[in-house]
Amino acid sequence: MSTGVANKKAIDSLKALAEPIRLEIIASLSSGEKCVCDLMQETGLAQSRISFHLKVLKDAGVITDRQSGRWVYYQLDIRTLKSLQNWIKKLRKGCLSEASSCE
Amino acid sequence: MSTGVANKKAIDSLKALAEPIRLEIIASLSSGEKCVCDLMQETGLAQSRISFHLKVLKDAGVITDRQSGRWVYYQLDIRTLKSLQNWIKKLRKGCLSEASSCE
DNA sequence: TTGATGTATCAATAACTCTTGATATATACT
DNA sequence: AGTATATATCAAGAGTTATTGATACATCAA
Repeated sequence: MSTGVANKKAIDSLKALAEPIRLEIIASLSSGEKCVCDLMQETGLAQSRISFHLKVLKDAGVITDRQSGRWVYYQLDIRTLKSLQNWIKKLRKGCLSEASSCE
Repeated sequence: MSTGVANKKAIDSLKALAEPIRLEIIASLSSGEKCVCDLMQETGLAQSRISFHLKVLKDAGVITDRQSGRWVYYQLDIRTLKSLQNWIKKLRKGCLSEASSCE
């Protein structure tokens, strides 16, 4: 398939989002940057569990991190969400099939 | 979370799409309705394997089916893709967080 | 330097998802 | 009726992902 690379990236993002805890994290981050401690407070989940899911999200390119002292702040990567949105739009319009003539 | 139900549906769709074979099926269906036999031909995969993935997609509401004689034809449910696209847009704009003031 | 705090990582296990080959069901053809 | 074809479902096993508790590492404060 010609869109192989794009599809692979899309699958990574989709997989990352398709999990309740990660989605809760994402929804929380959608109102702004948070440290792990904030997310622990909000969710009541164990630290290692949150760090695990943050890693999945980060590896998928859905969030980015920045360290400040002892804290690590995470935030959404809007660009990734934007391209995922666009990818779904293309899918919906038949632009991901073998011989599509979109754009 | 107020968007609980919407999130649950979104997770189902995301999970369904986040798998290479299912994505291949979806991409194929994006150019029109297909029966299981068509998909077997195109992908070269075993029948039970394709039926398994079609079931996941159908349960998630991403595709619909219609029987005609011995054949079952599957097609994309555009509405689901459209609402997924919209859901991602909201996520991106911070409209899924606890106290968002979108729309 | 010592102790506390915030985060990451690891090993073991639990939970889940996918694949395979077999069998079941339904429809159609002769 | 009997046979063939299209699809679904199932049970067992393989593979993957998540959870847990423990430990490691880095930064800061005293």
